[in-house]
This record gives sequence, structure tokens and C-alpha cells, in this order.
Amino acid sequence: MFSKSCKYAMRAVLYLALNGNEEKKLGVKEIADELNVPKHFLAKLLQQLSKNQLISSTKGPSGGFYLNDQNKETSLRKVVETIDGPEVFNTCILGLPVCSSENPCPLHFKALEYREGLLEVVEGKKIEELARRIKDENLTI
Amino acid sequence: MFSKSCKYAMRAVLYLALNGNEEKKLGVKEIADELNVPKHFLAKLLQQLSKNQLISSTKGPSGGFYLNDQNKETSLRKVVETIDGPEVFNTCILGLPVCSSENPCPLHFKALEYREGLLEVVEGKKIEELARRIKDENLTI
DNA sequence: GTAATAAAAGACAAAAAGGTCTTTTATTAT
DNA sequence: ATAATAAAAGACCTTTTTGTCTTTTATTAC
Ligand code: FES
Ligand code: FES
Repeated sequence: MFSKSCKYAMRAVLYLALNGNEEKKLGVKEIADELNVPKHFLAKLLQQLSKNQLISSTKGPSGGFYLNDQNKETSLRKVVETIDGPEVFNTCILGLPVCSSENPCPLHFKALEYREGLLEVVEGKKIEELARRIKDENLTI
Repeated sequence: MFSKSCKYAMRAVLYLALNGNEEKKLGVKEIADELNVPKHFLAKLLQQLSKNQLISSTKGPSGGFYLNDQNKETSLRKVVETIDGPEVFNTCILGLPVCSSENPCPLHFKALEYREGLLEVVEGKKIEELARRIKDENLTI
């Protein structure tokens, strides 16, 4: 479904929400180690998210990545859209050049429904709320 | 969602259902040209499907690919599973090494629902039925 | 202002996916 | 039998994705 990059990015954002805050910024090393993800590769993803203001960062000693209040309000959907591009949610499931109800493929209408489901998966909750649930229900990231 | 290979394969199977039959076998060239898909690349996909008995083929003059009665009964799900592997339907959406309700990721339960939706998209109808709908409703493949 | 720190940036390398071309094998029509 | 045909098989190339390593830039603590 989503690219590996995208999955790494989503998990990293959740890790930030769970383990860091404006006072306790986290370095790439920690995040990468904890999530078992290639460090330098993750670094680039975080830079990309940072550039797109989905996460925040500061350089230098005691610097690192963190989520500011605005960042916590975003959904994983935005993460997906920044890393994999917004088209992941509206390309034809059969690979036709355009997906439209005017010129639909045989799976189009069913696919629309399923897409709703997928959107809800990544858009249903804010990062903040997800983090709370992860804590409360002891989930894995 | 699905790989390019997989999309090519699904469309090719539908094309076979629509335009060919045991008496009128179709060559790779025709299919590739009509679907705008790289010919030799498609050839390999068709071979793979053939080997897995999702489609049928014969060599030599007036040979080609076609669907026998059994083939028409299958669903696109089998095509997907042959080309992309069965795991596309049960890997963790966050990329965790295992997806299970015992050790779920934060998106797991929502993801299960969406997966149902996806399965229905590719499993809801037999090839045969899909072909009929494509004809009746003048859909694009 | 200097040294240490950590992100940003960029150059490369490896692996996987996607794509092309050629040779071999089976089939069939003559 | 022979020639023509079309799938099967396999060698090879290209692009994209994933991953590594090094250098630069900004920040902060001293
Ligand atoms: S046209 Fe294929 S999913 Fe919309
Ligand atoms: S554990 Fe992540 S989707 Fe099941």
C-alpha cells in the first residue's frame, strides 16, 4: 500500500508524539534505533517532513526533532501525502491513466468505497489522539 | 496499492475475458497494443498467470492466450496474489514485521476494516461477471 | 569566540521494479 | 517433413526505491 519511506515516516512521527516534546527533542539516532529503521534514510524523511512543517526541528546541542502544538494537530494523512504524494488516494486501482466516475474502470465504484475506508484509517485521528491511544492501549509502533 | 505488474495482469485477464475465447485465442501483441502496455513485459506476466492456471495458452499458429471455463470462474484476487504475492492483503499498514490483533499497531483495527473493503473490490465478482458488466455498462479497461 | 553538537545537504551504492531484446520450444497448417 | 507461428525462457538494460557515507551549516554551552 504505502511505500517503505512512508511507513518509516508515519512511525517516526508517532514516536515523536509519544517520546518527545518541545523541551525534550529527539535525535535521528534515537528514533532510528528504536524503530529499527536505517538512520540516514530516516534523516532525509524527517527533513522532508520538517520542510513541510509536519514536524519541527532545531540544530545544535540539545537540538533534534519534536512536534509543536500545530504539528500535533495534523493527521497521518498529511504525512502520507508529503512522502508518497497525494495521488496515492485517487489513482485508478487498475492503473488507468485517469480515475473518474465519468470514464470508470470496472472496479471504480467499489474502489471509491474502499478508499473512503483507507482515508479514514489515516485521517480519523490527530497525531495527538493516536499517541494517547497508543499509550492507553499499549500499542506497538 | 498494487504494483504496475499486477495492474497490467488484471487488465490483461479482463481483456481476455472480453475479447477472446477457446476458439479465438489472443496473442501478446494484440493485448499489449490494445492495453498500451509493454509487450515483452506483459508476456512474462501472462506466462506467470498461465503457469499458475489462471489463464490458458497454446503455442504455435493460431495459438495464444485464452480463458477456459475454469479460468473464467476465478477472481481478480487470485491474479493479485499470483503477481504481487498473497501478503499484500495482510501486511501491517505501518510496516511492522507482523500484523496481528495480539500485538496491533495503532492503525490495525481500522486497517482490518479497510482491508475487507479492498478484498471485496478484487474478490466480489468472478472474471466472467466482471466481463459482462464491462460490456453492459461500457466500462474501460 | 570556540568547541561540541545535531540537523541539512549532497554524493554514492545496492536492491528492486520495470522494461527490452534474443533464443528456444512447441504447435499446426501446408 | 517443412516452414511458419506464437508462447516460453532467459540474458540484459533502465529507472526507481531504498540505503550509506561524508561534508556543510546552524545552534548552544562554555
Ligand atoms: S477508474 Fe479505476 S478506480 Fe477509478
Ligand atoms: S498491526 Fe499494523 S495493520 Fe495490523
